[in-house]
Parts: sequence; structure tokens; C-alpha cells
Amino acid sequence: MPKYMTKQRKALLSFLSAHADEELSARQIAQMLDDDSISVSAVYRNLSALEQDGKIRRVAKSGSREVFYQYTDCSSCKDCLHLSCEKCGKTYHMNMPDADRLVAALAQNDDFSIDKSATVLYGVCRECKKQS
Amino acid sequence: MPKYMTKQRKALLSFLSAHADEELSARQIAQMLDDDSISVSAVYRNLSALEQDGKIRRVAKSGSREVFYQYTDCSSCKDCLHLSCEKCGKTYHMNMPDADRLVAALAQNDDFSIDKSATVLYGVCRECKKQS
DNA sequence: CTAGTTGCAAAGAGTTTGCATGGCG
DNA sequence: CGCCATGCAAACTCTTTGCAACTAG
Repeated sequence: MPKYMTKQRKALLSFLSAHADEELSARQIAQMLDDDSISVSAVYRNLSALEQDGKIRRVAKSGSREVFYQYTDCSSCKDCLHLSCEKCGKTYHMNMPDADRLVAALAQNDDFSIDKSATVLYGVCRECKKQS
Repeated sequence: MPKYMTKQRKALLSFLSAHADEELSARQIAQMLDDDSISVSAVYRNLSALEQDGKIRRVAKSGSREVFYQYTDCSSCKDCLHLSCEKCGKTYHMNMPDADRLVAALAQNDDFSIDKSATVLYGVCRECKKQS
């Protein structure tokens, strides 16, 4: 959809790649890309385009009124399901045999076709479990 | 948390029970509870309380700037995983053997403790699959 | 050059809050 | 009767949009 690769868009995409799978608000993104590399409105416009393009997911976090954006680098994990840790915020990729089994079981027993790109499983990851 | 059962709160809770598992915005809720049974701000305040109490989940739907609220009647399905249809918006309950298998597989192979109350699997339900 | 993008500032929308009033217990 | 909850409207914040200037191709 975007036609020109402006330096602002380049900076944003590069930032998103570096922070793939993290849940960030537009404001946070604009701030972390400090030194005036891109304006907030341009961030919003680019984020919207990416969302329509299916490259970004929007999530509402409880307790905050902002919406958070999560960029997923599609090349590497088009088909995998995502696990998101509620403690540290990190995203993991569910291992494939499990994911396939889940998809198959849902299709067979619940007659439900899962949309892998839209669903995220929430919980607590190994690292955070250790600490608590 | 709430101390008094006002008629507004009663109307809201009754409405939510009747529309359990549906994703609705605060505005929608206030409007559907028409004839001035409750003000929008009271809806927000009650919704927030319910959210803190874990009885309500907030979701960001792509394309809309509003946040949607989903009430789950905990008594009936404390432990089950939810399936949400992207076409018709209905929520289904994943059948238990599958859910248990999924939880076990995640714990064992990914070392991830799933939070059943927070996760929702998105996809397309049987009814909607037929139609398309 | 031309058309897509940006930045700014203003508009728009959803949500929150202060305060006086009203009602549950 | 006391305190919580409500309604209203104003305040806030996040997000979108109009428009002139800029720039990638």
C-alpha cells in the first residue's frame, strides 16, 4: 500500500522489526524513535496501513486506555500461534506439533476454523514462572 | 467492590447476563439499555469495576477506535477456553478434553502456563463456514 | 515533475472525573 | 441517616484529519 519509502517510514519499520512481537502504544513508539525522526501522526498513519495489511495486531490492555500495537514479522512465522506472557510482555511461538494438533482438534471437535494470525494465547512464560 | 445494588447496576448486570460473551462497546450497552435506565458514565464506572474484578475482558477490534467489553458469566465456565467467531461475533466454549489437552501440551512442551480467563481463540464458527 | 507523505495544529471521539443530588441499606 | 452511586457536563487523552510544504521516484 505505501508507495514511497520515506526516511520516516524506514525508521519506523526498522524499529518495529527490532521490537517484533512487543506490545507498544503509538505514543511509546513515537517517543522511542526520538530525535524527531517521525511525527506522532505519521506513526498513526503508518500503523493503520500496516494493520490493514495484516502486519500489525491491535490489543487492548486492561488498565490502560491506550491501544497497543504488535508487529509480527510475517516472513518467519506466518503459520504459527503466538503465546504472550502477561508478566514480561514477551511473545513466544508455540511449537509446531502442538499448534497443528490444536488446529486439528478444534476443526474436528468444535467445527471451528482458527485464525492463527488473530489469536494469541495469554499466560505466564517459563522465565517468569521461575521468578515467582 | 460495589456496595449498593442500585437499579442501574441491576439493569446493567441483567443486560450483561443476557448478552454474555458478546463483544459490546460502552456506548452500545448504554443505548441498548435505552429508556434512560443508566447513564453512560455509570456504565463506564460499573464496567471498570467489573473489569478489575476479572468479570469483564476488554478487546480492541480492528477498524474501530472503541474498546469492546465482554462479560463472561464465571459461574458456568470458569475453566473453559473461549472461541470467538470473527464473522458473527458469537463466543463458543471449547470442549473440555481438547482444552485440557492444549493446556497440558503447552505446559509440557512450551513451558507456558496458559491463563484461560484471558485468552480467546479467534476464527470462524461452523454456522459461518456453511454460509461462505 | 507528480503524487504520496509528512508535520502541525485543530477537530473528533471515547473515556474519565468533579460535584451536587438522590437512593440503598 | 450516612455513604455510595448516579447524572450531567466539563475535562482529558488518544486518535484522526485538513492542508500546505516537502520529497521519493
